Amino acid sequence: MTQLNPRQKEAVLYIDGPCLVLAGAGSGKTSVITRKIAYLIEQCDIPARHIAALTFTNKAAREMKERASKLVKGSASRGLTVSTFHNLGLNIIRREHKSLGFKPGFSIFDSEDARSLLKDLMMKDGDLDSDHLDLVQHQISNWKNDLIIPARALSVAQSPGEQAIALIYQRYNQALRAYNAVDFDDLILIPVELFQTNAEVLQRWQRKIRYLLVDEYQDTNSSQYLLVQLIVGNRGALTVVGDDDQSIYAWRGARPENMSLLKQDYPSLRVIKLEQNYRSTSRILRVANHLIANNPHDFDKALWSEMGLGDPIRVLRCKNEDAEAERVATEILTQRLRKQYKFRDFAILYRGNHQARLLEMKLQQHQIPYKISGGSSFFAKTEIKDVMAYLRLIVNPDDDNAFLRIINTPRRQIGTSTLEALGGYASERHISLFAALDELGLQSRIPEKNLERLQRFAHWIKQVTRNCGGDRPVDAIREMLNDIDYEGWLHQNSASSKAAEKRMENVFYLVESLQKTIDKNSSDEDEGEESRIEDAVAKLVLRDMMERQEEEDLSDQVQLMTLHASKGLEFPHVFMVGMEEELLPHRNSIEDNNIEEERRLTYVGITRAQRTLTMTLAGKRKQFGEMSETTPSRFLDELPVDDVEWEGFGEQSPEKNLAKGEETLANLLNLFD
DNA sequence: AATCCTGGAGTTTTT
DNA sequence: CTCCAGGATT
Repeated sequence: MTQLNPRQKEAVLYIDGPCLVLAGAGSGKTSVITRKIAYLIEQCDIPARHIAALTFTNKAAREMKERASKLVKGSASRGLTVSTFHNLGLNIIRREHKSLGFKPGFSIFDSEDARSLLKDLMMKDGDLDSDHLDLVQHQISNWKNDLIIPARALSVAQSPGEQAIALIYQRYNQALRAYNAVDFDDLILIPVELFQTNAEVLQRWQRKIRYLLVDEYQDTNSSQYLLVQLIVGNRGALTVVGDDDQSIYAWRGARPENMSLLKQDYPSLRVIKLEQNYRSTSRILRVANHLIANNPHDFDKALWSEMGLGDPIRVLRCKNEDAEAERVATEILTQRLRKQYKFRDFAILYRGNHQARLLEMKLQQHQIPYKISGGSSFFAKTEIKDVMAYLRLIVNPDDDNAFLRIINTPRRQIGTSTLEALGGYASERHISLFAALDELGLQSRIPEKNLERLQRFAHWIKQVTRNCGGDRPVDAIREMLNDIDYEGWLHQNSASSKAAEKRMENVFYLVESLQKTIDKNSSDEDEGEESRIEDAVAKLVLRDMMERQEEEDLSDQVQLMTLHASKGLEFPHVFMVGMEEELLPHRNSIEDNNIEEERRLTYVGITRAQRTLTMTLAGKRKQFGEMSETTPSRFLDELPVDDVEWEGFGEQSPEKNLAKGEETLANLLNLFD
């Protein structure tokens, strides 16, 4: 698609003011962004280092950067910023860390670290029991995303409960400061606060970023939008691309209304719709349009394509979940044989990860190769968390969380009572655990033997840190892993030696990534002296620079993933399973009256399909131990009758019966059972 | 430190 | 039912 259509062209060429590109599914939005970047560099003479494009995932950023560099002649794209919001935030904090009061090498707490910190804080005074842990964490994150500082949270708290959470919020932020650490939300929030209070710094960044592009704009939260506004200022040098119908992350803070807000905040906003779809058949788009028409819209949009009418959408009702999974497996086998499709042409999409279990079983039984994406990530693995904790402690000795994670990994015979004494001493003096180890006052608190062990550890870590300051920091890390015989520790703590080897491989992979990141950073002339292990560790926490071998492209496997994970992808033949009330829409969304987002999720699933789409459901499903009747998803009722083939619903299509009046699909089905 | 027991929940997930 | 966390027990 080297030739842009008129709408796309308009979106690329319009640079006289803020621009909102309403990019429907499969309408070539990435082409628009990358072509616009090329246009800005080559035709508008804006140097690449003054252009920034923001995405939500590292993967998207990587792809976009690659595509943009290919479009731009020679090396003119050098210095271009294509990064995630969080990565940009990290860069800002790093560059401005002095005025923000952070020491270099500050830590980034992931959700798990944040959780364990909160747990500690809540234990100390039994205000709240640990049941509330998730609630508290969520609330604090919400506050941060909404730019509400602890003091404000305290003053607007509606109930004693909220008041208590606000207090924890306050202490949580103080603790982060003490640990020289920030959490993920801070990566956006802190730059925003900095820009709001420091005009000089803001101006510097505004001069740096002369044109800003934002991808998946409907997924921005309030603080992210504010960051965008601050950077853009009144210059209007902004292009955002998004699709309100594909907003499926409201539950984690996304504010799809940011799309409409844009129009208010920038009255001169130019809105450009991309409605031509280059992915799917007309049938599929008709079904998608018909379904999403049931949602209210600020911007109307109807997808169309020139890909031909295509096959009708099939909706298959199976006896139970087992039959459903079985049916999907046999469908894949027969279609592959009859039509010469590849396994990789098929995707099976579901609402919840647990739905993959049965499917996985059936695919195995039929010897169908498959790949499940999502699930436990590389960084959730204990060996990776362990090594990361070592890295973090080396880079930031005040990171108590990292300290506690590794102090006994491997065993150093340092018990809880010793650590409690150390912790007490440290918190009285408002210093970190590691810093406390240097103090003489400890002798009265901790038995000599234990203190000796602690100090031996501290001494050793300091040595490793010094070694890391040399030419070959990664060698120092390798040596450190040797010192502690981490491989031996893994063998002791793994089910089999095979598992241990696998885990050690992961560790080596991490170390290699560290090396790569350091190499890459020092070749990016931009950074200068500070491009050392500190930056590399921070980037790794953000999961940047982790190029997992994309074996999926090479091998012929059926793709299994959640509907959420499928956003942005496309497949020739798509199965959407579990099209039932309580599953899709999910039970909780029904309770919270969140049907619209579930509808969008369904819309996302439908628009993944290029050529055929098959929806399945089970008449009965085992849940929570007992078999129960299911109700077909209300979204099935919202599909256009003429484009759908029904199977397993009895003689008549369900719509005809529905049209009669009160009769629902549910009680109709009861007649046939 | 390892294991067992009990209770409660049971979506989606990136950074 | 099945999985987890957390606590108690050994």
